[in-house]
Amino acid sequence: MASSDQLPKNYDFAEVEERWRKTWRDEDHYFDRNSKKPQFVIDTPPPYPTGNFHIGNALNWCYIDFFARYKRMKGFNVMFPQGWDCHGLPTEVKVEELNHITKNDVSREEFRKMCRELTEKNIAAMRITLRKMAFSTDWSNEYITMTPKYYSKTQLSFLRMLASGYIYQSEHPVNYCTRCETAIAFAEVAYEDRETQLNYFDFDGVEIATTRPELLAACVAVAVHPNDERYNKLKGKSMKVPLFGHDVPVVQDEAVDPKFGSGAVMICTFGDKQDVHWWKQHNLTLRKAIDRQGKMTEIAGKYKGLNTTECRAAILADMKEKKILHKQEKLAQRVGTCWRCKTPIEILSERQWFVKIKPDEIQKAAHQVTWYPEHMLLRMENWVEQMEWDWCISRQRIFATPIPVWFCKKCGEMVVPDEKDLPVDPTLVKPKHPCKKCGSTEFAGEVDVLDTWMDSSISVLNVTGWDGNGKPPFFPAQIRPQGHDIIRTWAFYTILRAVALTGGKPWEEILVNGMVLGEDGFKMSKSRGNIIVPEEILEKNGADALRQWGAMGAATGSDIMFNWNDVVSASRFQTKMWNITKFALIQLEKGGFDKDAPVTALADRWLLVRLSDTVEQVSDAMEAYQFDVALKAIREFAWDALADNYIELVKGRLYQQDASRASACLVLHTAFDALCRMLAPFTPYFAEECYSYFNPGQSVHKQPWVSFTYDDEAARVEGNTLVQVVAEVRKYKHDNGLALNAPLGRVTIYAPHSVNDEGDTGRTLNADVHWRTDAAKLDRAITDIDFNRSVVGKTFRKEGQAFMDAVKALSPVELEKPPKTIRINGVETALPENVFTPKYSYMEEGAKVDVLTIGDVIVTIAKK
RNA sequence: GGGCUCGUGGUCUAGUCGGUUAUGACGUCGCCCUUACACGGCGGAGGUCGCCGGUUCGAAUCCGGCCGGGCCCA
Repeated sequence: MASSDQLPKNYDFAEVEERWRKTWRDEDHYFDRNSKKPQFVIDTPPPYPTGNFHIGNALNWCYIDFFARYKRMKGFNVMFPQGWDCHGLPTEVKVEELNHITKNDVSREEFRKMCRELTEKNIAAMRITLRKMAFSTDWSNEYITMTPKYYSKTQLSFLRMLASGYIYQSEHPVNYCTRCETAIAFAEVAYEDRETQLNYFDFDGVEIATTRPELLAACVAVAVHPNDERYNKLKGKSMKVPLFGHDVPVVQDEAVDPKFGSGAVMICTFGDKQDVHWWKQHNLTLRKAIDRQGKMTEIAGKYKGLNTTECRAAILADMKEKKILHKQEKLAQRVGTCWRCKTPIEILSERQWFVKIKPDEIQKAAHQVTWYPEHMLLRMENWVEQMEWDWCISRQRIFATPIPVWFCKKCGEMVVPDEKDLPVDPTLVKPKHPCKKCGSTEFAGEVDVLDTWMDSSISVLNVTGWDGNGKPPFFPAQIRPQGHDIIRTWAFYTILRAVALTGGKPWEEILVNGMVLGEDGFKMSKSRGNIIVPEEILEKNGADALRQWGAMGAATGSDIMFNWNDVVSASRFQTKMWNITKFALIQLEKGGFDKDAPVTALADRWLLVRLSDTVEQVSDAMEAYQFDVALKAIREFAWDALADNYIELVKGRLYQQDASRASACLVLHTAFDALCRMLAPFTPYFAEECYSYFNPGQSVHKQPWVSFTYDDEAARVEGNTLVQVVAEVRKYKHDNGLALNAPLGRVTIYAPHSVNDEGDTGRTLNADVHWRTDAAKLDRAITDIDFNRSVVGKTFRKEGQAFMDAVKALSPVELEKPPKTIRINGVETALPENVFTPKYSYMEEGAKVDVLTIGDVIVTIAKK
């Protein structure tokens, strides 16, 4: 044990946190592949290396670290890996911005190198924040998706799914961002409300309303509702497209809304998802009017080369001139945009790569996973249910995992590399063998690259040791922690890939965390100026306070509003615990403690009961990932039970030297030790610091989780009485204008049980206290009656009020000794036991005393 | 438009398979520097538990409707 004068007066989180950060060793958190302990593998989210670890990440990582540390203390072999999901457009854009170039100004390889360098720099910055936050990361299991080691696995997974038929290429309409010049998946489409114009114009004698006149060149049919009698004459006919002159068929489809516009719509390839639907349904031709850059194509005739906005204006102008534009009205619409750059997406038909979506398979695996909170499973179900298209995984970008495929220039045969040669970039190297079909050695490497979700959706396979052959050794992982914003992407794709590649669910449990909102209750955003960065909190209050906010801010799974109050109260709790530490150390260093000392005094037994309850509550809450419940129980025990009640009761006893002191010392140490251990997952620096003073050279993080139990029902009941008596007498002093330490005269406590308080009550109240079990010799008068309404209600139902009136009508003697039956509304009825308690006022003969009643305990106070 | 979720003192929050006086934090007011702590202690004020209706002896809690916020999806 350290000496109390080594403890600084104030807890200096900055000094303490930095000191322990330097002391702790990474190896302590390494997953042991040869361990016999049960495994607990976490499929940590790999953040995008923006350079800033934001507060939403911080919350999620707090949760992860709470249970990672807890599970280690519970004896699990924990893997808490750290991944980095590097590829993708944001980095490409940043590189272009920082270097004042566009991706076409340098070679693909040069551009990739710039992206890699920026990413490395960003990762380095974010690692520092992770360390400051005291996350018990397993750095031996760090993975970086842009490294050959990782993306060769991505490529291997591609080849495996290609071989098993999950992956195919085809020409199919896809969501396309013409600014980013790449296809994107539905999960990357964000919808925005915009106002547009609905244009009514004459279409070969029929009025048609459209929001996208620029697609006239791509018109392939006119659709009407089959029951729409207005258009009976058109059935089976074809019509001439205005301005362009090509003929298109008239088709009938139930999905046409006769009330919208004129009830006749033009089908273009493609204005929206509905067009794709109709196009397939009615087997229509394909007219590509927009190219990858968003410019009008050849078939747009004189409009060729214009962008869509220019084309729209030109066509509307021409329609006006030809007097075929009838009217224009405003229309609110929801338009799909690129999640990254907010450019409205186009639907283009392109040769792309797809992953087959098999909804039943995914639903089945999703249901085998335990979801916290449960209702988040619904989001997955809903998303899977409405999937219509397969997952488009090819992207026309640069900084991403290459698609490891070549095509024979002579016969078009697809050639894939040997698995042992992975990773490959087919744009840089050639296949090692000639074409099997035609023997040619001329190949074109696939220039498309993979969606970054193809990288991150195998995170769990990567950490569990997947090598391409069935189930990995540590698969499935025990838990996936993630936000609800990426259920439809990361969770969905991961389940899909795990099932496709291993046949099984990826994890046993999924813990979904909420989003962090700003102090104003809105999503944090630059424009609102409500962004809080973790560094700011680390600077002002330290990592432990930030972590406590993460635990206490809201129930696990619900959105959490950032709140400085919670951070402040977290710091205060640390101050309180610091002083408890100091007090305990001062007391225990006087003579140590005897672990076999008999625990005798009521207060001591009571605290151990409270501790036992707390340990049970906290353990249960940790098992259920209810960190708010757990930390709240810890704080309540420390602050309320230990500091405000127990220590106040026993400090007098601790100041003196007699036999009963040993009991208090043992209890103080037991409680303190348990508190350190229970706090260890939440406030690792603080818990370590406090623990170290009592156990120099030992780490609280290497201790087992608390398993303390103490069963003493009498101590619970009598101890609660004791605490209440003290509280009531304090209030009495307060009400009578006395200082809390003001001396009182004789205080007699008439309690139903004999109490051995070792003099604690007297010293605490500064009074001559006597506990007695005999009846107080007081004249008492009944002033009121307390009813146990839960019993009254259950027993008497509608007669409840009548019963209570009947009881009130009883004589004082009957109230003291209740009869067996009572007359209610003229009916003699059984009187249940303990259904009411008389409230008394007491007068003591002769002596002037004040009387307090606390339940069945009577306290008489003689003023000094 | 559909699905999910939430609405509790000034602010944030617990409780939500019905039951005596609705939890805690921050703020606020009063008293107290008692040998761990004034970054503290003790005490107080402050709530029609979003609104309306229903079920029940009894509703923050269950049911229905409405209003409002958030998220996801059309």
